[in-house]
Amino acid sequence: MPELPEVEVTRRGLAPRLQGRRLEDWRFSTLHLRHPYPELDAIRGVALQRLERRAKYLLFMFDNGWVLSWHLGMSGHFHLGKLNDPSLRHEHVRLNWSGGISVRYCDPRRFGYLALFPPGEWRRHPWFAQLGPEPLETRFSVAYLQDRCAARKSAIKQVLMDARVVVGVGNIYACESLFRAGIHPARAARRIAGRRIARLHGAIRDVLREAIAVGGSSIRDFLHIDGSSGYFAHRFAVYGRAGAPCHRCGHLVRRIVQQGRGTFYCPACQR
DNA sequence: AAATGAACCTGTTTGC
DNA sequence: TGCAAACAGGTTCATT
Repeated sequence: MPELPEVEVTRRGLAPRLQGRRLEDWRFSTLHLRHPYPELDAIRGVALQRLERRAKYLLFMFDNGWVLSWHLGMSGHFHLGKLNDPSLRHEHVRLNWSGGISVRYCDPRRFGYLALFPPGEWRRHPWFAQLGPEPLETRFSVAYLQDRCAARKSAIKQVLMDARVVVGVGNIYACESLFRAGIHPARAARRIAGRRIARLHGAIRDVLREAIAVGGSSIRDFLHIDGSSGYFAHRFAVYGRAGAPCHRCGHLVRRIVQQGRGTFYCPACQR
């Protein structure tokens, strides 16, 4: 489910517990995820050097250069536990690490997927080769976003959710960013003034940073790596609030469908 | 090229 | 109350 903040919070939670530990063993469920389970023999007994993130993918970087990429799909989440803890509901992968630590991957909808890449190869895979800049890095600049928007006549929300433009912005944070910037989600990207794109750029970064800061907001499926709920008191301004009054102006938040996804916005604040 | 719809899954919420 | 439809954070593929 996770959008960038939830994946980043997962990374920050797992990294200090796993870095330096060796992957000793693993178990896969009999049910497949989105793609077949990879062969992991190349990293058996190898220590985890770093846990990184690119877009909504977690990247387990091992000492021998091999990289395990992991996408959480719509409903994936990790639990940390001990070696012989009983299986959790919808547990599909278990990784056992040196020191008796066990990482369980649970995913009711099974849209998640993992893959193992030899040294240097992950960036060339189609999943990664076309990805745009990270929204919180400097390559994602105001000028860059203005440039990409000027070239697109499609709705701005669609452009924000296009991973070739910028990664990590999913349905929730696209809606929230557009609300903060006062931009109607269906407005043609190329018909938004440069000043307003600049405001949107700031809104995207602020919304994502705040969500990371509160621990990754999420609707219902995301769980913290220690098993406690990741559903924070973080309140969305518009997402999921159709029919409720806008906190800013009191008009009723509206829901429309774009590209088959629900879009929430305030018809008075967003133009 | 770009816009739509369907597909992959299960669980929860909504509406009759 | 029960049941069925709608809906859910993502990505990819096929069809207009």
